[in-house]
Amino acid sequence: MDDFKSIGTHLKSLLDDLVINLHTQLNNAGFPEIRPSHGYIFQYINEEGSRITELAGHAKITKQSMSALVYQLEDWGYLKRAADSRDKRGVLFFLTDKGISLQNMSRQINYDFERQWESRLGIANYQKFRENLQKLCISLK
Amino acid sequence: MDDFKSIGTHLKSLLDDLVINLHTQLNNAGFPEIRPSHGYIFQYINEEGSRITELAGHAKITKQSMSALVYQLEDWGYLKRAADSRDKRGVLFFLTDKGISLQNMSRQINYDFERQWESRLGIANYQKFRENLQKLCISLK
DNA sequence: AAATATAGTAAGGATGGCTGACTTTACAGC
DNA sequence: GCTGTAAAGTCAGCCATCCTTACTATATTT
Repeated sequence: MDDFKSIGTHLKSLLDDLVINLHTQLNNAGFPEIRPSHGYIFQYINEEGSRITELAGHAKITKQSMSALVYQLEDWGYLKRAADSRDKRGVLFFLTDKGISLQNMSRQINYDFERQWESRLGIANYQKFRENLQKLCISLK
Repeated sequence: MDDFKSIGTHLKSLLDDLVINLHTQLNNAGFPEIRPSHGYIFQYINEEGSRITELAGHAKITKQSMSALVYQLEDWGYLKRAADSRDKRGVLFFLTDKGISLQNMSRQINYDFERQWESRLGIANYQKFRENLQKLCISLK
């Protein structure tokens, strides 16, 4: 019945489920201002400090767009900035304690959600699915 | 090295590759005005005619958003409208010949792109991946 | 006949992207 | 040391895609 659906539709459907679950739970947990696009930052930010350009590159969006997202998170207390001692042009951003706890909570929420998928496919099958997905992404680099 | 990446990142990466490929090729083939969100319509439209509300429901966007997309495709000659004889409130939309040929081209482009993924994973493995993906979507309904 | 539901439109706002032009700083070659 | 180029960010302004709220017109149910 759903056979006519394309792979694109399936991928989008799965991704949407994940994202909606995450942000519904974050909202309920008292983080209503965090939106999907802020996820780029929590995904890619580095303990040694990350710069706008670097984050934008990973997220594949412009520096300007990334800049706006980062400044919001800074305003809300999830990030703090520091001058880059080796390059006066750059600004380094770090997660605050609040940022780290949000990052951990997000990971836990997604981890728990994946366990639901796992129980649908069975552990071995889900493992296989994960591996195949990862292979497709890596080889596409 | 990419191990830290979450499943969400992987899904998004794969989906982006597919969508970028499709729209790059459509662009080159002389359909520059078609954007990713128009895909909803080509994906879900019915031979017997589809209505705004019905399409919006499948795409999980509002009637207003779908309305705007449908009117664009109508302006560009991909869709034609007809009154619904059984319900004067409704409007039925159909693909024109131009719309059908775009739909066919899109399917072919995505089909060809999937063959690249298939050759990366091997046919049996890719088949398995496809099945698992589909299972996850169906059971989520 | 009245109440309610449904199809679609209208207006306006939030979000998430983009481009182009700009400043400041870094670096490489002469 | 100059000079030219590149790189990090910012600012301004644009567009697309979604949303909410409110509305009209038609159907349906009671």
